[in-house]
Order: sequence, then structure tokens, then C-alpha cells
Amino acid sequence: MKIMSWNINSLRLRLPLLTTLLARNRPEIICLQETKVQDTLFPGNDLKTLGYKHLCYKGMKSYNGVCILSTLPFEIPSFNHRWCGKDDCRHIMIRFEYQKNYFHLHNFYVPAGGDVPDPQLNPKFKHKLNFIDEATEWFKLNPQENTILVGDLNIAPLEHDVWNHKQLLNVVSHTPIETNKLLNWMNTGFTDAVRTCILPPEKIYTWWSYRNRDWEKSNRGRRLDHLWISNNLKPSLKAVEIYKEVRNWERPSDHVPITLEIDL
DNA sequence: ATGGTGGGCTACCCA
Repeated sequence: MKIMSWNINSLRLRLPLLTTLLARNRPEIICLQETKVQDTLFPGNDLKTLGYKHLCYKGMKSYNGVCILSTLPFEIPSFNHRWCGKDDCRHIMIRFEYQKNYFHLHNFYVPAGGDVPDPQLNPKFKHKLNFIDEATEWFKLNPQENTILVGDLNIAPLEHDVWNHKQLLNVVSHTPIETNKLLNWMNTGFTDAVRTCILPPEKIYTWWSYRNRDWEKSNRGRRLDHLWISNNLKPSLKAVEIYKEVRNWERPSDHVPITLEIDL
């Protein structure tokens, strides 16, 4: 079973890239973030043509938006939690049956948090911290087995998840308050699949800013995208992959796709 | 210390 996560930064604009990607890799399930499309305009027929007949999506105009594309049928459990009291389309989950077992898959798009790393001065940063606190509480109250959690969590937790640890300690996405909160959230019952397969001090990045003349040469990346598995699935983990080459395709997203391979 | 680019869409927007 292969599961992909990708912040696609506009699903409609990058449908051709997704098509190319899926011609080479055939994950059973794909989780996308920043689809930036409202549900009435969701390109469902195009995705079904690509072989992903089972779809769920939660989108809005211009911002955010998440979806899951699957070759396997699934259910959408009733889940009425409004994160931080908002309807801003940052989470979707499914339940699917595979080899006579049931699994849950969560797809998250955590708020980026703005520029100023101070919750008193910057409401976006406050929202980001509150969002993670709420998620942590929810997973504490609802301990998970047979669960996979993926998405753009907008935090690079470890020293070797950024191009320069010291220089980024006061930059949103790598401040100690965020990295501690992210690890606390993960410790509600999850294992970091990417870092289980690729150990520090090897650097891993999944995002490179658009604001560099040459992203590859400057290589100022961060690992903002994550693949977590509940601890009981750890023995089933096979491999992870970071599709760095996609950052060099024409009109790329600033994030690259990542996949998890697991023997469910 | 600053500003750089890109997406959606016309907002002192978002990333």
C-alpha cells in the first residue's frame, strides 16, 4: 500500500503535473493540500479518468482546501469538529478496509502562521499554535490504532529538517515553541515514518521557497510535509520517498510529493 | 535589514 501526500498549491492549475506524476507512480491513495478550489468546481471527472474513482474533498474559494483520491473504496466517518471554530478546510479523514482490517487516514493542512513568531503580535501565529494544541488534545482523547496521518504541517521539527538550524530558530516553521508542540502532537501515539527510514543527520526537505533565484543551487529547504503512522503500524513500514525532482518541473508547486509504503 | 516569487482573483489576500 502506497500513500502519497502533496501540497499541490492549486489543484486545477497543476492537474497536468499530477497527471504526469501519476503516470510514473501509482499510489493507492493520494492526499492533497492547498487545492484552492471550492467543491462545486472540483475536477472530479478528471481525477476519475486518472484511475482514482473514490474521492472526498473539502474546499473553499482561493485558500486552503484538502482532498483524498483513492483507488480503494472508503467511508467518510461523521466528524463534526471545527478546528479553532473555523470552517477553513484544513482537515479531512477517511476510513477504509484493507485485507480485512480497518484503517483511518487523516489529511491535514496546518496554518502557515504568518511572518512574526509572536502570538501576541500575530493572530496567524496564534491560530497556528491553537490549531496544534487542539489537534494534540483531540488525539490524546482519541488514541489511534491503524491510523495514518499525513499532510503539510508547516513545521520542520528537527535540526536537520532545515537548511540552517541556527538561522531559522526565530523563523516561523522552526521556532522551539512550534517544534515542541509538533513533537507533542506526534507523541500522542504516532511514529514519524520519514525519519524512521531516513535518519538524522541526513538532511530532508520537502519545500523550497519560490523566492530564490535558483532553489536547487541555494538549497534553502525545509521539511514541512509529514507522514505519520500510529505506533502499532511501525513493524509494517516499508519505505518512504521524497520526489524532489518534481520541484524542477514546469510551473511547480513549492512543495514536492512524498510517499509512504506500508504492508497493511 | 530587505526583498525576493507564485496562485487566485481584484483583498491593505494567501503562501
